[in-house]
Amino acid sequence: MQEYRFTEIEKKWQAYWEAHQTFHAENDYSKPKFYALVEFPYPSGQGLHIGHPRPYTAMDIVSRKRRLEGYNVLFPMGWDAFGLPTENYAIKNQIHPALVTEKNVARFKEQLQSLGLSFDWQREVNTTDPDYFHWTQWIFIQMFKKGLAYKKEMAVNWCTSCKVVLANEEVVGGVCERCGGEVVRKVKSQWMLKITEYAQRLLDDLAEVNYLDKIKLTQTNWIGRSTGAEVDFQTSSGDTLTVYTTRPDTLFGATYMVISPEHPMIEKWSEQLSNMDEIRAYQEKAAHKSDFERTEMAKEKTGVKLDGVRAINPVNGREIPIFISDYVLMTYGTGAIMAVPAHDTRDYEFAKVFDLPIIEVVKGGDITKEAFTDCATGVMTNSDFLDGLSVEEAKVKIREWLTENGKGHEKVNFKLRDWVFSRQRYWGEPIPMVHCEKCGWVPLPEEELPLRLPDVESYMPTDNGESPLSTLESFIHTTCPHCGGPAKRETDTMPQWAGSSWYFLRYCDPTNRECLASPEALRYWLPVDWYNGGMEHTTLHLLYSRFWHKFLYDIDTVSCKEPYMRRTSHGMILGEDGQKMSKSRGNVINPDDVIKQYGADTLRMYEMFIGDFEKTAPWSPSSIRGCKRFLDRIWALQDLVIDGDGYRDEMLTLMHKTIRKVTDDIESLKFNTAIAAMMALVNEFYASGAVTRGEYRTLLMLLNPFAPHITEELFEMLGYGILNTETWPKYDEKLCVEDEVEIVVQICGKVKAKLMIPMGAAEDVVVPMALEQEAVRAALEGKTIRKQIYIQNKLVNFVAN
RNA sequence: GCCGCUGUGGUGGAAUGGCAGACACCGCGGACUUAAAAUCCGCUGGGGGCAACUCCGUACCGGUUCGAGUCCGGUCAGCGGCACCA
Repeated sequence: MQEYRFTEIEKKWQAYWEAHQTFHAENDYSKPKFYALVEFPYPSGQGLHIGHPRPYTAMDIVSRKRRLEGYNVLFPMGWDAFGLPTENYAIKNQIHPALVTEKNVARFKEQLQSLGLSFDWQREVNTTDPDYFHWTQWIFIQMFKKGLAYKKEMAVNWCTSCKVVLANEEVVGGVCERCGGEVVRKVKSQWMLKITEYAQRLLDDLAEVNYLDKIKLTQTNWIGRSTGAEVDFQTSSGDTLTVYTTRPDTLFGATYMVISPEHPMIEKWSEQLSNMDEIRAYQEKAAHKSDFERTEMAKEKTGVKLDGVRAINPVNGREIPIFISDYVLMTYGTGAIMAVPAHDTRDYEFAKVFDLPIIEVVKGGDITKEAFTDCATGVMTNSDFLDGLSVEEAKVKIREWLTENGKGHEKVNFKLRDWVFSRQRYWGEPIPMVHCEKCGWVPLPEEELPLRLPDVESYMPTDNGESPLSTLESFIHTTCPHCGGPAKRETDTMPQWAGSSWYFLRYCDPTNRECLASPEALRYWLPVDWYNGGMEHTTLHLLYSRFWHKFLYDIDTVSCKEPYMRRTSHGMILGEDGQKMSKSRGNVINPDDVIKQYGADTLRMYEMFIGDFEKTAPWSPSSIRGCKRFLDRIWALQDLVIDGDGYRDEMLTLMHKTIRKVTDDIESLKFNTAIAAMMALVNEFYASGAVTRGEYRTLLMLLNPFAPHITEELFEMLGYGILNTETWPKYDEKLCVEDEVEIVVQICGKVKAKLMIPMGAAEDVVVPMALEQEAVRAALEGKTIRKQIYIQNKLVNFVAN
C-alpha cells in the first residue's frame, strides 16, 4: 500500500475542482435550491485565523451533503474589506488601503482554497469594489428618498490630543488607546438610519424564522419593546416636561424628577437657575463618559439639583425637585424620568445619596432596605384611587386616568436606537449625498453611481474631526443635482456594517450592472436557507441586515420578508491555554502550519471533532493527532478490503445506524458525534479484520463532506469514479434496529442486574425475567415490591422496602 | 451593572428524565524493532477489597420524581455582548 500523501492528494483534488468548476452554482431555476451562507471575513493583515475554518467547514459539510442529495447549492464567499484596521495600517505605513486590501484578500483566498472549501469562487464579492458599493450607495439613496436617512447631532469620541474621532473600542478607560490622551464626547452632525421605524416588524417576524432560541432572545432584548406611558409634568416655569415610564402605576410615589444632562430644557431655563455653574460643570463631566459608563457601570449615583425650577406631580399636585443625572440618557424615552425611589433600584440609590423622600406605593417589600420592584405580587398603597389594586390593574387604571385628564397616554417604547451611519473615516463607502445651500441635502443621481473614493495624500482624519475626504477640494466642490448651483459633497463615509447588510443578495447575481441582482436570481435563491455566524453578530449585523432586507422588500427589490430562514452560531476556538488567541499571549495557531504538518482534511476533521460546535473550545496540538490517526486508519483500510458491494450481515445494523447518525447529526450541527460514530465504525472494521468494498464505499461517502480530498482519492482508487457526482447514502429505519437489547434492572433506582431481552418485549415478559436474576432476588430478599416501573427497551425498576 | 451562555475524569468532550464518562487526547503496560519513531493490542473517574464486589462521584445548596448531569428555585465561578472593532 502506498502511504497517505495528503499534500499531494489535496493539491490534486483542489486542482480538479477548480478545473471542473465542480462547485459552481448554476442559475438553473428548475432544480431545487439550497443557499448556505457563512459570514464573509474581514481580510485582516494577520491572515486567516484558526477559528475561521470552524464555521466554514461546518457549512461546507452541509453544502457538500446537499449537493449529494441533489440540490443546486449556492455556497459563496467574499470580503468585508472596508474597516478600521486597514485604515490604521494605511495611516501608519502610508500605503493605500486598497493595496493593503488587495494583498490581504489574495492571502485569505489562497488560505481558504487550501482548506478545500467548496465555495463558488465565480461569485466572489468584495465590499470595497466600486461595482459592489455602487449598490450599497444605491440602497442608501433609496432609504433617503423614503425618509429613512436623516441628519442628527450625535456625540462622538474625540481624542483631544490626536484630534481624531475614535471608535468606542479605541477608548480604553476613558483615554485614547494610542496616545493616552483625554477623550471627550464631541457633538457632530451625523447621518442616521431609522431602524426604529422597523422595530415592531423586526420583532414580529422573528416568529417566521428558525433561529436558535438564544439568538431570538438576544434580538428581542436588543429591540427591547416595553409598554408604558408618557406622563406630562408641569413645571414652575410654566413648561411641560414629558417623561416615559414603564411603571405609571407608581406615579404617586414619584418624589423627584431626573432629566438628562443634555436635556434642551436646561438651556431654556438657564436664566432662572441659580446654580448654572454647577450644572455646566456636571454637563462637562457627563460629556466625557460613554452611555455605558453612565448607566450600567456607574457604581455611585451623581447629579445636580436644578435650583429655581420645580415640577408638579400631575396626580396629586405635589411640588417635587428636578435633578440632572448622567444615568438618564437623551437617547432613550424622552430624556426625562419621574423617579420613584421606593420601586426602582437606580432611583433608590440616587435618593439615598441625595437624601430624598422614599414613599412606598406598592406593598410587599421592605423599602427601608431596598427598592421593591416585583410587579407580580405587589398591592397598591398610598395611591388614592389606586389603593388595593394589583400592579397590573393599577397600570390600566392610571393610564385611563392620564388619558381622561389629558396628563398623558399609553406609549410603546423600544430600547432600539436609530443607527448612526456616518464615520469620519476614509476607508468606507462615500455617502452619495450633496449639500446645497438652496436645496438642502440632495442625493446623487443614480446614473452617477458609484461615487468612487478619491485618492488623498493622507488617510489621517483632519484636525477638526472631519473625514480625510474633507481636505480634497476637488472632491468636495460639485454642483447641486437639483438646481445646478454650487454644492458640497458629504465627506463622511459609511460604517463597515453597510456592505455586510446586503452582501448575500449580491451573491445571487454578482456581476449585474443594471441592478443589485436580477429579480429572477433573487426570487430563486432567496431566502438564505441556512446562515451560520458568530454570536457576536447576533445584535448588530443580524438586525441591520434584516432591517435593510425589509426595506428592500418594501420597495419591491426582494420578494421575501426575511433574509435568513435559519440562523445558527459557532463557538470560538481558544488558545491551548484556554485564552483568546492573540499575538501578545503567544498562543496563536497558524492554519498554514497545521495544513503543512497534517493536511487540510485533518484540520477540517479536528475543527469539527474539537467539541460542541456551539461552544468555545481550546486548541489542542496533541488532540489533532487523533484525527490524523483516524484518517491514516481510513487510508489503511485498503489492505482489509474484501469483495462484495453490499454489507456483511454482522455489519448490517451498524452500517444503517451509522448512516442515520451521520445524516441526522450534520443537520443538527453535531459534527463531533457524527465523527465519533464513523470512528466507531472503523474500529469495528478493524476488529472484524475486513471491510467489503460496499462498506468502504459508504464510509467514504459519509466522510466526504468532512474530509473531501482523501475520500475522493480512495473512492477513485477503489474504482468507483468521482465521488461528488454520487448520491448520499440511504438508510433503512427497520435495519437500524437490533434484535436484542440490554436493559437494566433497578431496585429503588440502583442498578442490580442487566439482561438481554428481545427488542420491544412487553412488560409481562420482561418482569419475570428480571425477577429471576440472582442479584435481584438477593436484593429483594425480605422486602415487598411497592411499585414497578417498566420503560420499554430501557429498564425495570422495583420500588421495594 | 444589565442581558445571554457555560460549569461532567489528568484533557477535549458524550449522554429523547432511565447503566455517567461514547469517541478521542494524555498516561501506563505489552507486541514489533539493535534502538527510537510510527503502528498494533490491552488498561485507564476516585476510594476500599486478594477477589466476586462495594461505596463515592456531573461547580455549590435546596426542591420535584420510582429515578436528576438533564427539570425547578437559589448561590458561586468563568465566558460572550452592551450600539464607532467587525
